[in-house]
Amino acid sequence: MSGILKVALDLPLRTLFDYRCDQPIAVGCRVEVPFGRGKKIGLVAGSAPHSDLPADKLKSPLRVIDDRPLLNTEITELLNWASRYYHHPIGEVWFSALPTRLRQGQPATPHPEERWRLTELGEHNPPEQRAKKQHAIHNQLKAAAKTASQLDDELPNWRPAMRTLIEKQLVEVEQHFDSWSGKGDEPPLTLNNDQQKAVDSVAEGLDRFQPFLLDGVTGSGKTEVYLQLVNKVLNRGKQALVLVPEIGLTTQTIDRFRQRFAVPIVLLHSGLTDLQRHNAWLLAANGDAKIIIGTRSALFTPLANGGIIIIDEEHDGSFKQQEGFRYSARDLAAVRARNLNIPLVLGSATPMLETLHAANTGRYQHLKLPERAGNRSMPKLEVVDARHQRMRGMVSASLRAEVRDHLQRGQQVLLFLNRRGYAPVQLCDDCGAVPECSRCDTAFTYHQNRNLLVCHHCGSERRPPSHCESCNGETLVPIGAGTERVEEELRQQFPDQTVLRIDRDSTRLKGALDRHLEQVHSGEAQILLGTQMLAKGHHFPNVTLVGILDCDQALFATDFRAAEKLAQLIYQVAGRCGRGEEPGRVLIQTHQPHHPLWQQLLSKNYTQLAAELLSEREITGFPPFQHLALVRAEATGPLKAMDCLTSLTQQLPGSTQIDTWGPVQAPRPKRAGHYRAQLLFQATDRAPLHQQLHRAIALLDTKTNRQIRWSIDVDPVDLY
DNA sequence: AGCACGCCGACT
DNA sequence: GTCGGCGTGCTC
Repeated sequence: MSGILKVALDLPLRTLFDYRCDQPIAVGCRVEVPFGRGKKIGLVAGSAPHSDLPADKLKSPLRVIDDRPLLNTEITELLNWASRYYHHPIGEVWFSALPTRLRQGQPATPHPEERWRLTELGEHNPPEQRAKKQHAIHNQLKAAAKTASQLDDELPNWRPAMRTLIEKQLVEVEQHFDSWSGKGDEPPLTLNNDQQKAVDSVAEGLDRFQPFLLDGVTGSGKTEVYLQLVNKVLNRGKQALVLVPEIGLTTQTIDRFRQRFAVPIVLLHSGLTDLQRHNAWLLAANGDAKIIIGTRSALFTPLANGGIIIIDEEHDGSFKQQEGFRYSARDLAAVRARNLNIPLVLGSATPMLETLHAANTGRYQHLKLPERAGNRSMPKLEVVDARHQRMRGMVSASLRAEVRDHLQRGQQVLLFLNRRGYAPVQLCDDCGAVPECSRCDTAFTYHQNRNLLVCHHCGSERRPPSHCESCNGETLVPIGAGTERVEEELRQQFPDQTVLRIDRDSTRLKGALDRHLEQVHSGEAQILLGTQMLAKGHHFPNVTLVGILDCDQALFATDFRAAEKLAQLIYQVAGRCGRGEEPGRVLIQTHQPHHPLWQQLLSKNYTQLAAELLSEREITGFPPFQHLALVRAEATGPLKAMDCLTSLTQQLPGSTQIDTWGPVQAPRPKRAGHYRAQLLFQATDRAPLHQQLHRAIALLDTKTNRQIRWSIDVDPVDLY
């Protein structure tokens, strides 16, 4: 009486593997199986009475790792759904739900972490000065007990000295658990009417699926709404799953939760060690952790008793995975909340147009928080004309004068650098004109290595002009380049002020962001120069001027989301500044002062602008009115990827329900000889789109495409 | 993906 | 004579 197990393996293959097994093993359990000439960890995904394979090919599992499923049916159903929807290999999808240690077959039990701490003897008897390493360790441990990874960061090769300290009984090893409970000593804040209404609306149906958009301007108290909802969920003995953007997981956010709730809280983000992740995941799964705060991949954490899913800053791009299994945690959260029969709360000051549309059409309930706390008003947006300023760097003379003015009044200034987007465009310094494709009315993209202007809509190419074609001006300036030098420029322009740069590079070290922020709040730094990172979650009351330096490239980006993203960014940055009495100004420096988008931004609020952008999307047939899917291809030869997609389009059947665009060459034929191309499908209904992707995969998944790396992106966020 | 097999070129 | 390049096929 032997059956067949269907096993998911962490491989880029669109199949499950059959193993013979005489004992039934539950779906979601791990097994170790022979594979090829080695062995692998597998996840049981199902069973069957028979296999389609010849009996002599079937092997049996070597061992069963879990006596109870590691992934419950709620999660395995979500994973199966995601694998189908995103057309991604099932094994990779299933394994993406597990932390590293569990992927490797480690037992599913929490494992304490070793920490080194001073003994009583050690506290009073520091090692001799000349034993430098020992002395340094002693200094480290005086503050707090440290884990191996913490010591690795601070003291290379600390182990030998540590051994000596342990022998001298100055240090001891303790077994530490990284599940901390909150303090819970902070009482809830009083809610205003809108907040109370929002809490009541969600709380009224905690036992059923209902999606909400919590649409609140920056500073309107969305976090307090989350906290009070979480409280209600905890009171019912259930868990809360809170997803935050990658860079939004700051100590401030976490502290709010810790101070409010005296329950075990776990974090799940990329900064954890494998062991910390392992423990946090298991505590969420077994129900010990009551609040789970994490980034994108935390969506797949099993919950013993899930009661609510909250997504903060739901418009943030980091909820979409941009490689491999290209899922959207925001969209999958809706699937999961529906399966769990619990509410989903999407919070943002600048909701994604897709989410707003869902709210407009009644699929999501729209909760609004229109008022800022403490009578703060939104800052005023203005445009600074950067033409004819003969800028040597990135800051125009008129913006510089404004900066000087604010600094003299003892206020702080934030200069914002939008380094995102790779749409290099040439524009005329005299009139601001940009060469456009006459057929498509979109800006040409400049391909530096071939010295060609290429239209990413229709693929036409031409030589770049030597003079401006509108005014015959002689100076054509590339925009979006050389932004790294702004810091240096500011130091030269303002030698007496402290310039603080906050971006990925300057905050790489642990705690660096917090230290930087402290410098801002203490007034130690006057000029803040930052990227995206500054647009999230922090408020700087003494900043009264925000300068936005180089957004022009977004005006000409071919990406259909460019206007939406730019608007979100500017409203987010604007929300960083100003106090009650001093509302603050936002100056947008541009070579395109008359561009319609600036006019829209200046004269409207986000809701009004979003409504206009949505009607444009409806006319142009972009999401959420039509759906997109992208086939990307990458190869070593310049034409291989392109040829592969061209032959794909020739082999695919035409359809009246699907529009096919391209293939087009990606704008930056990649460094190191990798060339990329892509093919876009657009359709009103999802069903034919999925069918077409299915056919495309069958055609791509053949040996003729061995040298080509291709991938499918359903609901792409970035088209290029 | 990861690994073995296999068939051609340039080396001690 | 062999070492090793990566094209091709397969993994239950």
